[in-house]
Amino acid sequence: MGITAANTREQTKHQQRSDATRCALLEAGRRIFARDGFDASRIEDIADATGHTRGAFYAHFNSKEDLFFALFEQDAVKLLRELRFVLEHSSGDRLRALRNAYKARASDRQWMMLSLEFKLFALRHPKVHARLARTHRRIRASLKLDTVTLLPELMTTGRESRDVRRVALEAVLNGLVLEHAYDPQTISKTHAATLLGWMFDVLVGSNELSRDGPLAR
Amino acid sequence: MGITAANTREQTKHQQRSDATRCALLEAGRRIFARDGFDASRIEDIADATGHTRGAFYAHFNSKEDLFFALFEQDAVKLLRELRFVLEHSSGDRLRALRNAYKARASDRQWMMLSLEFKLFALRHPKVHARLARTHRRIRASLKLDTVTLLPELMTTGRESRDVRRVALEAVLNGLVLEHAYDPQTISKTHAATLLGWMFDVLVGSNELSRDGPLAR
Amino acid sequence: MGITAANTREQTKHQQRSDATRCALLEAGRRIFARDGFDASRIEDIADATGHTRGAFYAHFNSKEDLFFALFEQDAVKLLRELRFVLEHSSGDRLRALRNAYKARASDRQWMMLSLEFKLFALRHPKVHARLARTHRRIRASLKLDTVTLLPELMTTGRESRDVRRVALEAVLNGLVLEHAYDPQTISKTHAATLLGWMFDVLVGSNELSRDGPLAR
Amino acid sequence: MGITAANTREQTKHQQRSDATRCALLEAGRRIFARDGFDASRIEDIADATGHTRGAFYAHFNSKEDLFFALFEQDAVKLLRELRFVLEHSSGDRLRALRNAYKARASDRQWMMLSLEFKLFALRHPKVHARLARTHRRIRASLKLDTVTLLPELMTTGRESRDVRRVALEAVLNGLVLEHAYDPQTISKTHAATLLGWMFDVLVGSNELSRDGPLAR
DNA sequence: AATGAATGAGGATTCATTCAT
DNA sequence: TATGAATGAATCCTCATTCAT
Repeated sequence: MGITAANTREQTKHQQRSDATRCALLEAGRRIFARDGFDASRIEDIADATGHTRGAFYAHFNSKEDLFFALFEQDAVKLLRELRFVLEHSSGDRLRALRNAYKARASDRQWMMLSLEFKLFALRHPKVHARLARTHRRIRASLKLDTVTLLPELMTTGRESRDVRRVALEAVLNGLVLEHAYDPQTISKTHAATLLGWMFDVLVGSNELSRDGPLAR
Repeated sequence: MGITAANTREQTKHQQRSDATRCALLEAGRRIFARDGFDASRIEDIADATGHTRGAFYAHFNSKEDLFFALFEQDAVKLLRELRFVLEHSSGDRLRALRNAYKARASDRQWMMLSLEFKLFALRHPKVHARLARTHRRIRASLKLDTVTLLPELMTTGRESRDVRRVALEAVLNGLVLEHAYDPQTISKTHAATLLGWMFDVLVGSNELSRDGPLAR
Repeated sequence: MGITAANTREQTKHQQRSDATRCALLEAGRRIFARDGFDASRIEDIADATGHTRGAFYAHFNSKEDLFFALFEQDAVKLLRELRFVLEHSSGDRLRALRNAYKARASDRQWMMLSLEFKLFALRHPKVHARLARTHRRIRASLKLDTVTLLPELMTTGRESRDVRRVALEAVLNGLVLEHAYDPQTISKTHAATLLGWMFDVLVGSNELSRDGPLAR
Repeated sequence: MGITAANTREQTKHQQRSDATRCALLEAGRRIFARDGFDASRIEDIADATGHTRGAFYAHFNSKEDLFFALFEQDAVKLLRELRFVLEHSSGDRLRALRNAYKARASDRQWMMLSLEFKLFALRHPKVHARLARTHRRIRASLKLDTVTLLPELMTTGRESRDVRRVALEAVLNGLVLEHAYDPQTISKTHAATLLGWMFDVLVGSNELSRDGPLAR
């Protein structure tokens, strides 16, 4: 028993150190990937950023891609978890809470750069594409993220329309945040947030994907 | 003189052949860069696509970046020229012509991927950033692309607001086209075009960048 | 005293467990080295095969080479012990017993692959060469393996000739077993055994290393 | 036409340089592979031995394996060509010519080490095994190396028996040359040659693969 | 202008070995 | 004795670029 306890404690210490390293690598990977892009990111930079060597990296991840995918999953989980939280814990006007959460995302440039890298990578590696899509679906399912339950006020339109709007919001967010990063003088953070608010209204507020568009009403 | 004439003719032939090669390289470069991204693109692939060897590439361009920048300039010129053309030659409703031209751009995935690469590259190479911006400005100036002249109907708002809207349109276009490329099942080409129409209306039609947004009117 | 006894018993248990681990590592090492060759063998594979980690390996051996040498010694001892046993316990025709033992060795592919690895390693690492040779000599001596005593019927030729024949038998065995492994369709196990019988007759039966060879008689 | 001639000459110069480099790499590869074994051989050593860089290596071969296979083919062709030559050009006793050629091969330690490496590699990489076997068969066929034509005096036994003898000769050669390399003091080059002569007689001279063996006659 | 051989810096990955526990 | 995280040297291979022709 003493041995067991000792072993447990030992393992725990190992485990702790290991987990810390792994997290540090994920964090560093996120930063470096966002900064340099997947291709230009060097394992050594990531390892260095954690104060470890390349060997430590390979003790935790099989390859550069492996870390990349781990980040994808981490981010997808985090985003959806936050979304769920917002929808469940907003007292009162949930649509407004959602709108604010959406606008707030304009601030997370790192997240956007990574998200862009994920899409580009998927686009350029068809096999990976399917895998990432599967991951995404799995996470959505596991979090029971489902408009029916969470946002009955949007149930006036069909599922397809809702999906289009959701994805379009994502797209517009990506575009604007990238543009802000590229040309912050023309598109300030305030501009970006304001514009995102408009887009939200257009995409969530309008009821039909008609040719006439929201302004026609 | 006969000799001179012959030389001239020969040089002209040379020149033509050379120009053809250069154009082919540009064309191939556009395709490969759009397909693989700047980092993953290999000079050899580009040269191969033209039926030449890497040597030919270096006879026309100093480096991979050099070709990249040449493409940037080419694209910028082409885009602005087309824009100018639309504005100058549309009989009747010029705003609608502009709107249609904007929506039409949703079809050019290659262009979008390249444009994305340019932005990412600029973002990650500050020195290049300034250079590209300068190029852009120079071209705008040389084409006298200027709202005052071309679209007086938009002159009701300030320059800043106009610039924001213009760049936001670009951003939204980028975002939606990428999303369509990434997930064509959810965002069809038709969806993308429709959404772009809405965005155009929101961004060009509304008069103020107010917190209330277009729907508040 | 009770404590001492307990310690002793514990140590014994330790010892036993330890010995078991060491043996397991030797056994696994033999298999992996024979399968993959020295260079391509990975400590981790060897450790894994015993159900332990690399750490356990280094608790018992100082290095990959160390295990390799231990195997060499183990094999040399075993081979010579068996040889001695055959010679001492065969009632009647000892030459025929020897011949059969020789032919039987054709079946042990693992042993042959290892033996090949030992030779190659020695050939390529001169310092090791001497060490292995010394080991071999030491074992021969300790086992008092000596033709004078064991096989007086072969004493009609000189020592040198006897050594040549012994080593040549080894060589031919190696060659044929490897060839059987490489191309079992052409050289079946039966073929190999038959051929080894011939070789034995040629090498042990003939009395002189003359230019004329065995067939000249 | 002038241009064509110039091009041809140019290409020839390129070609010549290229061929020289390729040959040098093959030669160096042969030496290094024989000396260090496939696994322990470093591309850099091979390149260095030719006075070129690693890059040059990869301009001529796709990988370490690629060079290895090229050497295999080269050697197989060379050996079989020589064999054919011996059989076709020996005036008088062709069996004796063959016997001498066989004994002579004892001198080529490099060749033997390489041949050993080929077999080991094939043994350890089943996919490669098939490929090498195919190569071998192809070469034999292309050289019309066929006992019926070349050595009618051996036609008294069946094909299977002839194949066994041929391969066994190879095996015994390998074994003895390796043993000589490993322990030249016990097995001198003279010993090796003498023993090979015996083996040749046993394997080529005897008519049946009977249990009794050659000495029984 | 174009070829294609060669360079050489660089980066991913592997793995024997060490060390704290 | 055994674990397993971490090291870091080694090595394969790629590819932008140069250079003789």
